[in-house]
Amino acid sequence: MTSNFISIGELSRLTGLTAHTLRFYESAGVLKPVGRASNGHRRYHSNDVLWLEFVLKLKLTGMPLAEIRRYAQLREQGEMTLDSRLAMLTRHRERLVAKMTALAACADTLDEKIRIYRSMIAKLKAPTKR
Amino acid sequence: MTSNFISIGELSRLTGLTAHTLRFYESAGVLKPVGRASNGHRRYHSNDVLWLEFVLKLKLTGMPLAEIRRYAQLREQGEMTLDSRLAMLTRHRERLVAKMTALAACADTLDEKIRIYRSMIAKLKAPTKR
DNA sequence: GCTTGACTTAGAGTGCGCTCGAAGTTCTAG
DNA sequence: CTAGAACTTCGAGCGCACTCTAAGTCAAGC
Repeated sequence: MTSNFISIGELSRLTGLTAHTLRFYESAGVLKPVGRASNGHRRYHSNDVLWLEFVLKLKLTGMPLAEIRRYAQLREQGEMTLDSRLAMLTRHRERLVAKMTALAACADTLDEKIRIYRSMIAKLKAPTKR
Repeated sequence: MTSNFISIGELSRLTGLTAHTLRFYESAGVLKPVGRASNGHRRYHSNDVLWLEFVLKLKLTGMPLAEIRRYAQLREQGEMTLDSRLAMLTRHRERLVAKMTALAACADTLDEKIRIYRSMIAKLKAPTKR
C-alpha cells in the first residue's frame, strides 16, 4: 500500500508549482509548517493538498499572498475565527464579481475592435473594380 | 474656446494614472512621443486619450506592457500591419475568455465555501437544547 | 564504496510595473 | 518682483512573487 504522505517533489508535480515556490509559500505563512519524515524531508498530507488547491484559487482570483496568509492564520486559530474568515471570503467574492464584470466589458470592446479590424481587412483585400 | 490639447496633469486626472506613470508609459513605448507645447510641456490630443483608454483595457485584461508596446509599434507602421494586430487581438481575446472561465469556476468554489461557512456559523450560534 | 538524485537551509537575484526624488525651468497670480 | 504650481529629465528605489544558487545531507541502486 502506498503512503498517505507525499514529498515536496510529488506535490510539485501535482500542482505545477516548483518545490522552491512551495517552500517559499511555507516561509510566507501561506502553508503551515508541514510534517517531516525522519530524514527531515517534508511530508504533505491530503489536507495540505486540499488547502493548497484552495490557496491557488484565491491567488488566481487576485488575492495577494499577504491576505492569504492572514486567512491561513485565522484558520489555524480554529472555529472561533469563522466569522472573520467568512467576512474575508465575502469581501473577496465581491471584488471578484466586480473584476469579472470589468473583464466582460473589456471583452466586448475587444470583440468590437476585432470586428472592425476584420471589416477593414476585408475592404483592403476586396478585388479592385476595373 | 478651450484647446483641443490637454496637459499631462489633466490626462492624469482623466485616467487616474500619475504623471510619472504616463511618462513611464511613453519611455516604455506604450504611448508614442507626444506633441509638445512651445515650453516643452507634453500636449495630449483626443486621439492619444482614446489610445490610452484602449491600452488600459488591454492592461486590465492582463496583457503585459511589452506586448502592448509591440501592438503600439505595429499600429504606427500603418494599415499594412492590420493582419498582425488582428492576430494579436484574437489571441488575447482567447486568453481572456479562458481566464474568465477559470475565474467563474473559482467564484463557484468561493460561493460554495461561503455557503458552508454560513451553515457552520448558524449551527454554532443555534440555541443549545437544554 | 560511489554515484545519482531528491531533499535540506539561507540568502541573493530577477522581472514587472510602477513610484519617488532631485534639481531645474516656466507659467500664472498677486 | 516673487511665490507657488505645473511641468521637465534622469536615475534610483520599491513591492510583489517568485526563482535561483550554493553548500550540504541522506537513501537507494549498481
